[in-house]
Amino acid sequence: MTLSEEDYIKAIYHLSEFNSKSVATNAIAEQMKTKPSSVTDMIKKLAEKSLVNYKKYQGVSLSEKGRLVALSIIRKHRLWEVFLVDKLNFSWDEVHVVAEQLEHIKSDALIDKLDAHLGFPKVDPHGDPIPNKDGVFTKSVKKLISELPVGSQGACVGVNDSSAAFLKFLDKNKIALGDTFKILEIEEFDGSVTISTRSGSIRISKQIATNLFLEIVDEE
Amino acid sequence: MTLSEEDYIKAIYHLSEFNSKSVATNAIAEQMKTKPSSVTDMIKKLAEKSLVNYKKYQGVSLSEKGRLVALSIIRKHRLWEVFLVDKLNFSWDEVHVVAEQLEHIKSDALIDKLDAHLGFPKVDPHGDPIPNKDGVFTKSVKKLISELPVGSQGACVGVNDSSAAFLKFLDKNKIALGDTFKILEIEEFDGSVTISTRSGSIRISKQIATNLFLEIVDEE
DNA sequence: ACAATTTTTTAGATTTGTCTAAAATTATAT
DNA sequence: ATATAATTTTAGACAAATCTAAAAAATTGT
Ligand SMILES: [Mn+2]
Ligand SMILES: [Mn+2]
Ligand SMILES: [Mn+2]
Ligand SMILES: [Mn+2]
Repeated sequence: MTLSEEDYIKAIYHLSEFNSKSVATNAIAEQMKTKPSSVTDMIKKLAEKSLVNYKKYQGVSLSEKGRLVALSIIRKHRLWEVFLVDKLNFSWDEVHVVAEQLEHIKSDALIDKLDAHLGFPKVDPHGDPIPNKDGVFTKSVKKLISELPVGSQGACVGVNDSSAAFLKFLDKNKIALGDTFKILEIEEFDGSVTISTRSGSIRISKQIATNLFLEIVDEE
Repeated sequence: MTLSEEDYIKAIYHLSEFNSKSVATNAIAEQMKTKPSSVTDMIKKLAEKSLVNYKKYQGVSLSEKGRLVALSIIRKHRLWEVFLVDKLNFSWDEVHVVAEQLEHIKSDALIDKLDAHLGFPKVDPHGDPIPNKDGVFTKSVKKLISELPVGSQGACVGVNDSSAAFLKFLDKNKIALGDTFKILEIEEFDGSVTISTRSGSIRISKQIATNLFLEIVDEE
């Protein structure tokens, strides 16, 4: 698999991660920052290799084979992110671009030993789950703060908007991955939410609440 | 710089590391496992970018700019090798192929933090020196066992032949990087050398002696 | 229903890195 | 010195990944 093929496979995976429908050519082009015609060319190649299901004008979806390829790249990406944060002291808003390169290094031994070195982590620095060798991962029961009722509590495990701007905003407001929050009050007027933290309670805007994931403890 | 350009620059560096003359097209082709015509094409591109000095039919040599590029890639290669051995418990005969990929990851912050994480190592697992950010490295005063007189002693810091076969042979014979050896006797008949080790004295063949470097302590 | 718009695909070029076959140049041997 | 051999370069082709412009198909609005 070439680096480019891997990035396309990963893009298709992420675009169909939640809705599960087939993915549009234009959507892939936008994600990959390329032109729709280039996407069509690549889709044909991936279809040729049985990595995607493709019918002209009908969009594309990953085959089972393609899904496993996607998960192995995501596994590598997220393990490298853990390494960068835990071992090299990167902050969690800096790691994505570097992991984007490291995910393409080809060595099974390397990724096994890296996994062991990191203590077999289950989530990456953004709270996203790390698939195992066979592409299996515990579907996280994380929910956006804005989706939760008063009284809910859980660990902050991830962000929806992973832009550097948002991640920096969180750092500035002393909101860090792993912190436990409890929802104290939801303001109907503007959707802002009061949450309790270790250092007291703070009020966050609706926009923040729709971009922060909590892993809920009292949910099966 | 593309991955391919970087590998060519590194190949030219290594081929002119000791003799300092210009490097032949065929030599590069052999090193890069490609055809001479491909080498000529690449040389033209590198010359265009002022990374090499090139006159048709006269071979090629690195410009100062090219030399610095080579050293920055070698720095990355060797730091990654240290990481793989020290942190991930690879053995020293396994790391080269993986480092060959990792050396192309582009991130100044990454390599700085990796360097710090490793404790600013001066040599890689094969005893080869690691250039600093500016391409400066302490020229090692290492010599082959076969070049040393009786009575010399020093730490084993590297190998000439870095083939997996040779490195495995060393492991089997309990010869490891960092071990201190003293030359007890040189057999004129076959060039074999008797050396003292922690666990007693052993005799090594001339072929071994011409492939093991010692860092001599009593030399300035 | 069907014209207008949007999406997707095709056709034809371009860049990068490679190849084979042939020509040009340099080195070697008698 | 000059024929022979080896090395190096050129010419022309190809696969991968991209692009622009144009054609084809699907979607949308009235
Ligand atoms: Mn990537
Ligand atoms: Mn992540
Ligand atoms: Mn390389
Ligand atoms: Mn090395």
